[in-house]
Amino acid sequence: MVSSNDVAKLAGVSQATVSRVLNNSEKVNAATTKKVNDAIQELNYRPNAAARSLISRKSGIIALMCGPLDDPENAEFSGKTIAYAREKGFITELHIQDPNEPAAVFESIGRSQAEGILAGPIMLVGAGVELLEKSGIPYAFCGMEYQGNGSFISMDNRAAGSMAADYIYSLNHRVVGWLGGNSDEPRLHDRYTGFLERMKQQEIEILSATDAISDWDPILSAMMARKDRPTAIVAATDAIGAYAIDFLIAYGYSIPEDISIVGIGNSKQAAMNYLGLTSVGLPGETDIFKAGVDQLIARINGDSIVPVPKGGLMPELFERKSAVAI
Amino acid sequence: MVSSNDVAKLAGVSQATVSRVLNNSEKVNAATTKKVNDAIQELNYRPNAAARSLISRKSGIIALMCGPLDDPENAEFSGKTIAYAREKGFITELHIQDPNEPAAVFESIGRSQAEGILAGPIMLVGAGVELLEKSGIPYAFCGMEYQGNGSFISMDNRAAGSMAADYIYSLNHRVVGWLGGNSDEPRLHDRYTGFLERMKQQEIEILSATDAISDWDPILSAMMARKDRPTAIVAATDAIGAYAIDFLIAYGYSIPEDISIVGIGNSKQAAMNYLGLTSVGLPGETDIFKAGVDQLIARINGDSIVPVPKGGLMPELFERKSAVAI
DNA sequence: ATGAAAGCGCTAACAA
DNA sequence: TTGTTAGCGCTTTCAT
Repeated sequence: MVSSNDVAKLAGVSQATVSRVLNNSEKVNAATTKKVNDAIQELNYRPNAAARSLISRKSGIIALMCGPLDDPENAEFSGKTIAYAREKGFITELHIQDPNEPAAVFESIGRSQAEGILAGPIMLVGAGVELLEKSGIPYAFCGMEYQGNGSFISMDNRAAGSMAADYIYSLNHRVVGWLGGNSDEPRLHDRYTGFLERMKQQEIEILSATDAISDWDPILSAMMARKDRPTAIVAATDAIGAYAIDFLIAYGYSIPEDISIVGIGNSKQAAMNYLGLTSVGLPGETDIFKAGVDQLIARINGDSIVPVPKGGLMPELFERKSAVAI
Repeated sequence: MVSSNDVAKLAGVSQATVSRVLNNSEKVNAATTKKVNDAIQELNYRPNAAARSLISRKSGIIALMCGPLDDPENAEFSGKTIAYAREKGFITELHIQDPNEPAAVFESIGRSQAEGILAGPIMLVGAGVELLEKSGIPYAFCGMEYQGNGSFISMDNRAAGSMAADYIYSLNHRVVGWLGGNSDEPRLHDRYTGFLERMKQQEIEILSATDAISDWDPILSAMMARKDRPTAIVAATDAIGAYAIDFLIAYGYSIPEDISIVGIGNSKQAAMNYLGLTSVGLPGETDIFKAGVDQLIARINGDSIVPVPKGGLMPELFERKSAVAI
């Protein structure tokens, strides 16, 4: 490996001068600068990032924790977050949480050289948050309401659940299924809570499945096998909603003629005409990820904390074609 | 920041011993080990990753270059690659290429502390590959056939294009649109080449759009505005195909009654029943990403290069419901 | 404007 | 088994 020392020798200057040129700091003689740059060129020298961050205590890396990317909502969130972080000068390590082993992601993150950790849509499981805390690395939550030391910025997930419930009720559905809302994932749990609360008020019959599962087939089978099968299903995420539609079509149902489906999240996917998934969520242009990244960077820099909206952003209903009145 | 020196002092041992305990190498006295671990616990000490990698010349990080995650094919690829890399002991930095500024990703990657670079589905633009080469960091291509120093592992994209062409021809379509296939992205360019070659043989009228654009609306409008509008459209990726379907539905068309659509890639998305996109690609369980990661790790370790299948893996046709004969 | 030297936190000889 | 010491490649005083 070629070091700044090699460059210095070739350029006939001291190693410190090479460093100065690299950081184009201070006033270095133009002639010297040229000599050094020529040597850098010739040797194809690249500064060693590890040595730099050993001194500066800055790696230029943040870690993003996120659920599986086959959920378009997660993919969209990650993509936007990574792009925005890059704008802000950070490279992003992506740590994807395996739903079958949700604790693992918290462990690997401790070894990270990241300057900060952004906890996106993930399951908060076991000693996970404690590990985050103990890592000593600044962190922030984004997309869920976690009441800890990390800040958070989020949609009001509970309100979203309630709105889905109200909508389905207004469409005269009285036997309703619910999919998702695993209690380890605060975002989804809050959605379920809001939904349940409102439905209970109306004394609607609810068939809920809130387990942390990746395979919804048996759940959907069980729901649809009943004599009083649901006339509508509300899903904790659009991805689950889309999956339900996929499944139901395979089983011969027509959507929404045979059964109505409502998602939560208002992802891009939901808005596609071939899916047309009615969904409760924030308008597409809402930049939750920006607030998250800004918040995290503020924490990294030890700035006074940027205030976040209390209680989360209020979602809206986006009516498309997957749900109708009966 | 608490260092191994602080731990050593508290434990009443030398700093080297702390290091030994950390790497649970050599034989350290059980009693000493306990003292050290207690001190680590008490101070909540975490080893400094930068210092470690300064010595070991290993960061435990690989960089993955990939196209935008709102293409489900990219999201799927990234997710699987990251998971597999983690299995192999590597954390992944995700570098997403902005289609509007495709060169940027090659520059930022040079500064990376990554031990290796995996070039996934991206546009090879300008001096990009040269920069890769000059970075001195081992790299490998994955998902496209680039004939350089980096190895590659891929589907036979050219064959995929040809197969799509043959299929559409066998369905009696004689005015056919093509979407995508930007020449900067070898993967897509090869698909286009294969398609064009076969179509030209048949003297079919082709309306092609191969620009590097993110907005297909004007292209689709222009195609469908013609008096002899195409009866079928082949898309260079499933994501583009899905977008075309979305657009066409919005314009009042029924798929496949009014127009047939065929994608390439056979992504999970294509297989969803609500989309049902006929596509040419590898079976879903094909693990291209594994070969890519394995290849890269071999290069990192300087192992003798693992051989890759020549000419790429042969794709298959997955007939679903978006294309019919006329 | 430039060089010499200290040291970031750690690992890995080499001693003891 | 443990301590001492020498760097890894760089930034940053402090001299010159």
